[in-house]
Amino acid sequence: MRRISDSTVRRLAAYLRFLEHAEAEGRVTISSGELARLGGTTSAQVRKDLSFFGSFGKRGLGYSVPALASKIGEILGLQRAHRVVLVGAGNMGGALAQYRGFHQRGFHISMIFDQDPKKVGVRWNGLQVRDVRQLESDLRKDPIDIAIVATPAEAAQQVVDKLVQAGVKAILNFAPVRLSVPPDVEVKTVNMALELETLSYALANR
Amino acid sequence: MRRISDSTVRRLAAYLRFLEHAEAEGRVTISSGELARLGGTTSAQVRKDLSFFGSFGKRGLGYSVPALASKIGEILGLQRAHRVVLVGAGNMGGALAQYRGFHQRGFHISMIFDQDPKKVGVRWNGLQVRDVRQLESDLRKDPIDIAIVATPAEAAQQVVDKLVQAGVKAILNFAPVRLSVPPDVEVKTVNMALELETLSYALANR
DNA sequence: TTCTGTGAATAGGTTCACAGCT
DNA sequence: AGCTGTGAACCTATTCACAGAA
Repeated sequence: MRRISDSTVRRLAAYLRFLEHAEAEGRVTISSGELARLGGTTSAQVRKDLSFFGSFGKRGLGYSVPALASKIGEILGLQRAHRVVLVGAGNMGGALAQYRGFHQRGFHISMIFDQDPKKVGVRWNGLQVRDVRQLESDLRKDPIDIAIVATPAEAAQQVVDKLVQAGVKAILNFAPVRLSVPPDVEVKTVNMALELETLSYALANR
Repeated sequence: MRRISDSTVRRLAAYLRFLEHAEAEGRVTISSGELARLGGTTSAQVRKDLSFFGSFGKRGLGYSVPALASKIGEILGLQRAHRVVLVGAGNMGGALAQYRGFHQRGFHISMIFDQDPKKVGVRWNGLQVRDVRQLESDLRKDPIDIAIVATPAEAAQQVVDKLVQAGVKAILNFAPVRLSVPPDVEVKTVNMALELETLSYALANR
């Protein structure tokens, strides 16, 4: 299969949300134009995005809402739940552990690690915070799919090295640093201060 | 000035971080090649990014670290601090209010609003949580530069409408919804579940 | 007639490659 | 010799436009 761009994948995830809303409302079909309107794109973009994976619509009619939802879920690998490990039980880690959106979307946080002895052992959201020194061995016993890194910047790279050692192939990083990983490991970094800086740029250049 | 792409702006913000590190270490000059290595790009990319704004280097030598840092700070509008309002005092709001990275970078959260009467009045990080019904009038009395929206999805659009009414031109949104705003208002949405979904896609298609 | 699927055209961002300072 | 600044080439994503199925 041809290499799919990140923007296409993100839009697919967005379409899936709209399809789920439509499905909840009992809608049976939806057109590329309507998906486009909901997602802030164009109908051609929607059709092109889908066309990379097959042809799922009916000309003159549009797409079957449940069929397309299930197809996109399959493309994104969301038919099954994902086991997630959270590293870093600070403020951000806490917020992420509680965050409903993850669970709703099938991302289940099933272990939490921290380095701070004062935090280790504490029950958090039904989960006991573990010592980060056990990270590798615990993950080997009980593999997970995705890791979320919410440590301070200084600790992030060494945590990531351990995660990679333990075989983790997908990492969502909230620490404000560029992480180096082998090419078969996928990292997404969410850098919140950097987002504010792009807003500052927009304000300064109007 | 030519329209600058979002990717260029984000890279500039990244270069600025590296320059600050270099400056702290007493480095005097730096080459595009080194900035590229630190930022995971190419030297041509670095030079091209900078070239949109002028020519700041010396051929054969590289860039003056402090001069380039200050120039990029100016481009991004970071010479002055920014006043930030946070709307939504839930888990995520709490984490954001405490987040060091914002303050370090000159983004000062100076008001917090929530809708929940149980939260209103509570002191949070030295700030009293205000009633969201006062949002518009408080912002008119005391304008801010940037708003951070950390409410549930259902509340986000109406909060944003109030912010827009109150004259806010830049919004960082953590609610998992597409927001509609007038064209002169800049919105950046951080959708964390969506980031996990792109990781799920990567795992499913290896 | 309506709306999809898709090649072709366009736009935009990245990389190349080299002339020109220092 | 070393490294910048930049037009040109390249590549990738988006938009156009239309043939074809319902």
